[in-house]
Amino acid sequence: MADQEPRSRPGGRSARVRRAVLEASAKTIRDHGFEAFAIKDVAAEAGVHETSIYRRWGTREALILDALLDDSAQNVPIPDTGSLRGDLTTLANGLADFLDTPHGRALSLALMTGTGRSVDGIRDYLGRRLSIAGEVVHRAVRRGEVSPTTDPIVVIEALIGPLHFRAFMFHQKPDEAFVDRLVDLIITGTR
Amino acid sequence: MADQEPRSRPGGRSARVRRAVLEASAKTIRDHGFEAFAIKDVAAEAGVHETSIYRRWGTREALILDALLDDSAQNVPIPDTGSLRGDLTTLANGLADFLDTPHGRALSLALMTGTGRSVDGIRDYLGRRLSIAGEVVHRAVRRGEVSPTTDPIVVIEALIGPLHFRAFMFHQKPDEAFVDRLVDLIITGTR
DNA sequence: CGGCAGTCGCAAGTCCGCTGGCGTTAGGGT
DNA sequence: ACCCTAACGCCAGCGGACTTGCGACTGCCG
Repeated sequence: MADQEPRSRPGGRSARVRRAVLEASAKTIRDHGFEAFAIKDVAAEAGVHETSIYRRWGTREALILDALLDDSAQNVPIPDTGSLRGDLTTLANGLADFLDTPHGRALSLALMTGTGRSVDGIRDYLGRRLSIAGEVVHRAVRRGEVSPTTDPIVVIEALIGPLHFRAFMFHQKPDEAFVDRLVDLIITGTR
Repeated sequence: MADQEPRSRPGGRSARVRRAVLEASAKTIRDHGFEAFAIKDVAAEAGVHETSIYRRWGTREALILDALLDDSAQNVPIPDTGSLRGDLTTLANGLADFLDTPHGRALSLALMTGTGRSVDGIRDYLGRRLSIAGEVVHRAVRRGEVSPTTDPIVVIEALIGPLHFRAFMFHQKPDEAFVDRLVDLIITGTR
């Protein structure tokens, strides 16, 4: 998510501006949260003029999304505890923790409210992450732990969908009891 | 969600203004969508001054939420097909359809992004709807269709969570195949 | 090493969400 | 029928997102 310039100047001023703005954005989100994210602050922090930001990203929303994706491109630790229950529980608790951070909330919210061209990038990004997470189901199938007809994507979505629902609709972190019951339901369901 | 004034003038000018604004809001959302929702348009449509809207509702977001809740307070048909599979499938497809409409999307989005005092109202509203939907699980327990230890809320959230996830993260309506697989997983999981 | 295109800085301006002050009106209680 | 006050109309203004036009700069390419 970092460095694909359209064509002409791969290492020039553009790239420097882009990095400065992206890092200033991430810093701003971390420090002042997500609602208070103002373009002028980011511009000042990055030592770049406001106009340049608008020309490159167009909207506030697009910048936030790009900054968040750029900032969390390379951290999807896939658990391998030896059992599907362990893997799913670890995955779920990790996600619950993530959604409880300002950064996590902001990212998911930006993904959900994203419109326009960014949607394609979103779909790709999420599709990849889901496939990667589906690996734990594939392993369980190989171990003979679950039925071979099990659809990994459905299992993963059945797990993380309700977690998002809780986190956003009720504005509260899903507790461990809920995670356990949910994992129970899913595990039983895959046999 | 319609008519409780704080105290003093239950049927007076206030009530008329409230109704006019709420209906103008609903109309605006239906006609011009949700992103283009501008207070000044609503004010003009309702024949009311902009300031009055801000004084009563405070923020654009609060008005949207109130208008949507007001507009969909009385339509939660709970299926009773005789089997848990039938009930859950009907429920899921109904929700998928709802989330595919501008109104449905807007409502869920408003619920998720809602902040401040409105959150309490949100929690109540959703809690009620979930309990009501949980009724289909209770019936299944009474029929001996599923284990008596089944938690209705978890089942309902396991169903509607992934549907929201698909609808918002991938910006696409969950197809029937997905619904069927999801219901399969949940039903198997409750035995 | 000089030209040319792509970006950036800068200034001015629009639009909309939102606020505050002040005078006016309409409804309910007596 | 009268008064009292909550709610409304109106105006003026602030801040931030977003736009546009223009001149200056930077770096790749011949």
